[in-house]
Amino acid sequence: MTDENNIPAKPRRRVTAKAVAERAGVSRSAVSRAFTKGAYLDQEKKARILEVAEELGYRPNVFAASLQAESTNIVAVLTGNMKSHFDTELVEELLGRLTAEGKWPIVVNGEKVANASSIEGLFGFPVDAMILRGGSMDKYVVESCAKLHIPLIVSGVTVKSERVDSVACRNADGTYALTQLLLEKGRRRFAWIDGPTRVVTQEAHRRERRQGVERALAERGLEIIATRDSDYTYEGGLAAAEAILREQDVDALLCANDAMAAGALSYVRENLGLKVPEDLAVTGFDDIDMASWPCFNLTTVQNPKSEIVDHIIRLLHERLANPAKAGEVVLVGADLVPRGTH
Amino acid sequence: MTDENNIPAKPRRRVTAKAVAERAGVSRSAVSRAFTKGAYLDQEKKARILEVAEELGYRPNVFAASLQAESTNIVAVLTGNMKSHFDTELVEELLGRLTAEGKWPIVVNGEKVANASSIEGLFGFPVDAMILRGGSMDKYVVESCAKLHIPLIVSGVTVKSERVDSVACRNADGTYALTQLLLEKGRRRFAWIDGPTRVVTQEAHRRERRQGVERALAERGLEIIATRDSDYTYEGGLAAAEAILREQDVDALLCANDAMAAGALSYVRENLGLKVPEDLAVTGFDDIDMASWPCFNLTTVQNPKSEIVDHIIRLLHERLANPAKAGEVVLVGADLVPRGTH
DNA sequence: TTGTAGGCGTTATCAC
DNA sequence: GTGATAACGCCTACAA
Repeated sequence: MTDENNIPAKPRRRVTAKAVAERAGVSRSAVSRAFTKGAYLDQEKKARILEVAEELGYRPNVFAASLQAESTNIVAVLTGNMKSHFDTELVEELLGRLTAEGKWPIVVNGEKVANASSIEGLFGFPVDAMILRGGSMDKYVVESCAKLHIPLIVSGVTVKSERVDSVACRNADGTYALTQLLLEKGRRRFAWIDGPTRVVTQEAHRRERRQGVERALAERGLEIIATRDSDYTYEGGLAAAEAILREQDVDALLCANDAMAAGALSYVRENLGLKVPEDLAVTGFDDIDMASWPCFNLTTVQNPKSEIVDHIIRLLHERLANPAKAGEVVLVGADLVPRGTH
Repeated sequence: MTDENNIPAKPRRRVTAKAVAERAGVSRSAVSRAFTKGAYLDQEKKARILEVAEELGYRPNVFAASLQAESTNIVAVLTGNMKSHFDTELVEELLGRLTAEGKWPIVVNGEKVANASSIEGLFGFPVDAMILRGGSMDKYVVESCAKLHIPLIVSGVTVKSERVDSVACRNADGTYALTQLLLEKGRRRFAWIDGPTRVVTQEAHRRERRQGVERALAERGLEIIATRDSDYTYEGGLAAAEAILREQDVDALLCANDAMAAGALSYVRENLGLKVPEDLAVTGFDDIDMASWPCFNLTTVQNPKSEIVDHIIRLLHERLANPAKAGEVVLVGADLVPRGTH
């Protein structure tokens, strides 16, 4: 049994510059300079320091260093529930981009965010900015960020606040165009499968998609003849389609997102044996990867993920360069993606 | 134009305890105590301090505080390429759990991780631990963590290293059982759609799945009659299925993961007009959400996501409690999920 | 080129 | 209860 095994079970502290300095027989400043590009330091001494650092396993502690820096390169990312694949895909792309930009994302995810106390701790971090995927907690986060002067960028919903930037897509325009397309194809009996109406903070976003449909229908003197709330999931879409089609005869089933449309499609084809689009049109929203798969080949509206991420990154840079600038609201287009289900 | 607009475009520094102390007419220590549970402090004074803190937007800076703490509650999470939905689902659940456990995950994501320099910076953070989703960079990360005494937990591949914990599923057992099932159903002509063979670090994981098939076949004096490498994506699976079926007559098309199986399924049904499972069996691996959707109803093998995450969290706690303990290798079962495609 | 002496924002310790 | 004071680990003038 060696001494190694008798080390107390306490977390070993990080190796510090002081330890390296002592081992290498130099001053702590010298160690610091060895890791500072362009600092004056004898080449030979530098080499020795780096060698000792490698041997001991030393890296400058960025937390300590950040105390005197004005930026930490850390960005907090608050994801929503991630119930939809679109959110997942968007967050994934966003995280990749942030990494590529040299930012370190701290991700706060899932239902637990709804619990204010958990997110509260996040404000102890000296983050450069926060990026919020619209969903729960919006109001609280917006207010807290304002109070703490933390730059905030929101996506998925638009926020009109002093210095908050936001990016969202023109939901209503998308569903309006979609509905027009269906009307041209002769559809007249429209049903709408909605997102969860209880989530108050997503209210605007949800309502917009529905309103686009209603506006297009109203222009022809029509209206939605059946609606069900659901939860943005495949299973939810399937159940909602069943509920609607049990009671109503419709020829167009519009869904507030793609996952629900996939579920509805599945129900219509496999359980009812109906043909799409011959007997019934089924459409989604977002244009997630899956929508283009041959088995779905879903007619939908594109929620331009990459474009949104681009804007978020751009807004982040601009906001960091000029924290005092006015809040910007970016609306991106929601283009029609006509495929095979309309 | 007010003074507000003339604020220089410099990032406003965080409000400090000193500022609060001055404003409230107390010492810095008092401010610190106001935020320390169970510290001696006059109730009235505390109330005043908290009020001023709220007004000024002050929160104790956890980076500064962490200098004297032995733990930061920050955990680095290195995700792989996230090309497969399974990875996405697993990481999502993991992040949620970490948040719930009071840990703050810094996520390093995507292809950029393959670039060593980007990950290098991560080691400047005084993280409590690193969690690595098997994939690129394994070796480098394992070595660096060992050198820096950073607890490391790997999932997806098993690592036999001094103090590294790892969790993986019994890939070979899963595909072995699956192949047996197919053999019982009378299948004899097996094809295998593999993951990317170029990714050396995933070699073990990939090989295991294939070996399970080979072993079961060998017991009947059979072998795989056709193979294609692909990339774990739907499109990749579709293309590989096409390539294989153009040249070979097979009655069982086994895929290294579910997404590829979905693609293969799509090709077989829609392009060839074959019936599954009557004409041909198609199977996957992982049992992602999608696999159970009626339109796929995929026979597959369960990669027990939640169980894996449970183990990761457990190993994290145990490792933090006892950093010196020996590395643990956890293997979880890969149960058969017989559905409708075999 | 080098070492010493601050200061970054916090908490813990110590006298009062 | 309270306020100085000393760490925590780092970087950077400043003086040598």
